[in-house]
Amino acid sequence: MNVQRLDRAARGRNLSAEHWAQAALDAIAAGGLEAVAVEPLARRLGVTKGSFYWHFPNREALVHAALQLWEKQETEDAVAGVEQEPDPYERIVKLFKRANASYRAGRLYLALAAASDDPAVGRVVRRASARRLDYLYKCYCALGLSEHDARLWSTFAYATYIGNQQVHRDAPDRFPEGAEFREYFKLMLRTLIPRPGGDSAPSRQTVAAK
Amino acid sequence: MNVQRLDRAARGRNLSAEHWAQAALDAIAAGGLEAVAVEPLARRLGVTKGSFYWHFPNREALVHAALQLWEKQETEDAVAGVEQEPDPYERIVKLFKRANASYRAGRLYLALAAASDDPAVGRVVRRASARRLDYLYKCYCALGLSEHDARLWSTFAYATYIGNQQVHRDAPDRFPEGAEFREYFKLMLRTLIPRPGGDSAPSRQTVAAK
DNA sequence: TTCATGACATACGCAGGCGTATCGAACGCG
DNA sequence: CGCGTTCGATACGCCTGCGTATGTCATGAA
Repeated sequence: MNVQRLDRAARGRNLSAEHWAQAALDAIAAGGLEAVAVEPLARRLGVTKGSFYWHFPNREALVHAALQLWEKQETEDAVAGVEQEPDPYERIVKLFKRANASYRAGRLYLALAAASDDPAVGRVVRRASARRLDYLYKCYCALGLSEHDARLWSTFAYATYIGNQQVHRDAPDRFPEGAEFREYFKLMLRTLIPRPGGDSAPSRQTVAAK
Repeated sequence: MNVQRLDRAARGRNLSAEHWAQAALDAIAAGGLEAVAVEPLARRLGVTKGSFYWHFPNREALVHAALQLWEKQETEDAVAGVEQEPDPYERIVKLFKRANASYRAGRLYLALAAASDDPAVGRVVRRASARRLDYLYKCYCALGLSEHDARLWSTFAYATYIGNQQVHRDAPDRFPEGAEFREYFKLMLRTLIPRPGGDSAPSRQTVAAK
């Protein structure tokens, strides 16, 4: 519902720089940074390089634009529907929900992160990671944790958050689905969010076998 | 102790196929699968393509050899020093320790996983992930969890395990170090390994086996 | 010594991607 | 209507990597 297919001749008759940037993001999600190649992208958009080099001075500029677009979209829908949630517990829950909602977004992040040897990409990935971590950190602080504990727990939660996307991609058949996923999800929430009133050790209630 | 620098003229005077495979793994760890390119690798090894095409029919064969080598090394040092540990709790602890021990191994996995669009790579990555997950799953079963709970907890733990490597790479400055890391580590263990007894009590060997 | 083979080096053709240069068509407007 | 700006097509040269074909040189068996 978000990513409109902006193929050739979609918007009026001419492409804009943002069309190219969006296509670049699609390419990254599908094939990594190396897939951001001018001529293949042009073919995919139904135009030729001539068009590209009118909008951008070179490939690097496209990558740059794509990264900017990504960062914008990232922060936009990170804020959307979370910022106005007053309860810090629910805020974290929503963040986790969002994390597992969009498979594509996860792939995109992973692909970008994999390309963070590229200095430009690395900077953006580090910035984005830092922002997410900081936000989570604040949520944990708001839960009543000390700064120190909040730092540990937020890092922990974020690692799990990222790791889930990774596992989902690398071992899709092993990743829980449907009802089991919902249970898995609840387990994570129970475990990763020390609720006000409890301490750092979550309750342990392992139910009996099937 | 394992990866010897096998640059040119290291082993006697001639290279072997395994030299090439090891160099390919290094290249993957450093620059992703795309970095496995014949001519650059040859330069790095101080030879020319002529050598390469004597040992391998084509690039794909090199990638294949590298993947095999990786899988071998993976399973070898996964088994090493863990298999003979009788206490399942300690087994999991050791797995986690190992995970955070070798930064290079983590990078290698992440780089391979990022390239799992390539069918050959994908197969290997999925196999490796599945093996690790299954092993963790068995450890959790040995802890006394039901099969169902063991599945949830092992997936959870593995996601965190992978996620840590990712965070360590993508937000190195935010990842805990030194004393803080040791605390972080203990928090993860405490949280991710439901122990049958209390918390601070030493080991409680529930199951012998093995 | 001869010579076959192992382990390379050298030289080539080819494909694909980058970037440039030039050309053309559709407006927008005065 | 004329004309510049916008947007894109075509055609070119360059580089890098793949793969092949062939040359070369040391060495160990005959």
